[in-house]
Amino acid sequence: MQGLQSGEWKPGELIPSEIELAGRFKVSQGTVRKAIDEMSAENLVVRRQGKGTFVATHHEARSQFRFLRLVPDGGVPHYPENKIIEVKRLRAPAEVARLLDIKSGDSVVFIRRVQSFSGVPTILDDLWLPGAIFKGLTAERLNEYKGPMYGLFETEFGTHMIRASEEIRAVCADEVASELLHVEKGVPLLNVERVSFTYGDKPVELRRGLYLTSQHHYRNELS
Amino acid sequence: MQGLQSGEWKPGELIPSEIELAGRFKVSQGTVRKAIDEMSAENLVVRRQGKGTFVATHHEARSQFRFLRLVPDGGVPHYPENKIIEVKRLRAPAEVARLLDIKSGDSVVFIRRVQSFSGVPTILDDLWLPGAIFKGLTAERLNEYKGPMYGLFETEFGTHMIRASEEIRAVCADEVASELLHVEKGVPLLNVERVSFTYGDKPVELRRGLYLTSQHHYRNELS
DNA sequence: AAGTGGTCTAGACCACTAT
DNA sequence: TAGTGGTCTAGACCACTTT
Repeated sequence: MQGLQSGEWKPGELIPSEIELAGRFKVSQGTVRKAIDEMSAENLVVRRQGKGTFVATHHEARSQFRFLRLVPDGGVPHYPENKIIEVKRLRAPAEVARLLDIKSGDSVVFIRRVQSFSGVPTILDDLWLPGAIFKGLTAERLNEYKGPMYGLFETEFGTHMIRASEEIRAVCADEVASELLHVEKGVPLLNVERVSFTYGDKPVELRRGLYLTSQHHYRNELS
Repeated sequence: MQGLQSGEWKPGELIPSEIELAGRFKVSQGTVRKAIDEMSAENLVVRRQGKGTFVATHHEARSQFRFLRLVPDGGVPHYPENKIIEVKRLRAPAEVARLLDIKSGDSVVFIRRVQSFSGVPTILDDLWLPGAIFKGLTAERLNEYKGPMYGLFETEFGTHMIRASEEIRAVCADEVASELLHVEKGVPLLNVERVSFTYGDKPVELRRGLYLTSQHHYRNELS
């Protein structure tokens, strides 16, 4: 039943009504409803009463903070400014290839960027993306684009992230981090290694973030 | 509909069947099913086909790792050994009182403990618990008890944790941490501040953990 | 065999959105 | 007013567990 997802309709698109899907698959409306409810719980789809059901997209206010967990101490979450430091092509090292499920030596796009809150550099991200999917990704396009990178990935490269797995450690700022985040070497930072997945649980992004947590924290709800 | 939770039946207990609840509340079985499905999604209740629906408890294998996110690098999660360092009563400082939603100066139980994986001290926890709820909690009872602390809290004090909110930062090991975790002063540690809630979103535990992440990491699934 | 949750049906009525 | 999702009904059959 869920096999129809991811391919048939694009993010943001309206999918057929429950009644129509029920007819198409020869099941009752209740069964369609249950299937859609499950997809909605997984954030694959968004329901709007009176309007219809839409394929989830990263171009929505409610999606903005789904993958950004760093919030200011005692303040309201807001989106950081973005500065691209470097974009280049390289051959995937063994570890990167393993996590992205590609072959060692395959082309990958490497991106380094710094994100700032109210002008204060706070996040240093290194990203590795499979070159085969992200053809033609340049620093210019990344700089032009406003808002979360996942919006660009979705619109320009047809790759919608549906989930991610993170490993968090505490580390000391190295040379690079100290320079880009304007802190002393040795300052403790959150090291967040993320692998993001698109439809079919296919890994399509490896990201290693260094978060400065003197005025922000990583928020997590356990339930 | 969900108002019947938390009070009428104890953790681990079997609740009435869907059909009986449907009769009791004059609704259809489908409506009861939906309500129970929602409670099941919130981990308030566990469904077992052919047996019935049970109030969730921390005395289950599947609950063990719900609130323990630190896992060994490249290994299988397992439960750490527990060593109680200190248990004492004190008057709640303003900040603790605020987070626990009690009055400043009210009695709280303070616990300090170290958790080790395969003999390696890895987690230093400081806990603050409302004295009014955790009467008679002693180091002996904590040391006798095997398994997750939340199991003891549930059985001995009738307090079942249903969710928690964590704030994570990177810090340097201070004097106390370096001594108890057997690391040098200044080593980077994960600082995890947790507030746990019981039924009715009532805060009942404040916990500040320092995690050594040289051989473990905090795992988080974003979805 | 009896009782449980798991899935599904075919229909009803309501709340919301558009035209 | 018509179409959408949101909620509910009353019943069916299945898979699993216990006696």
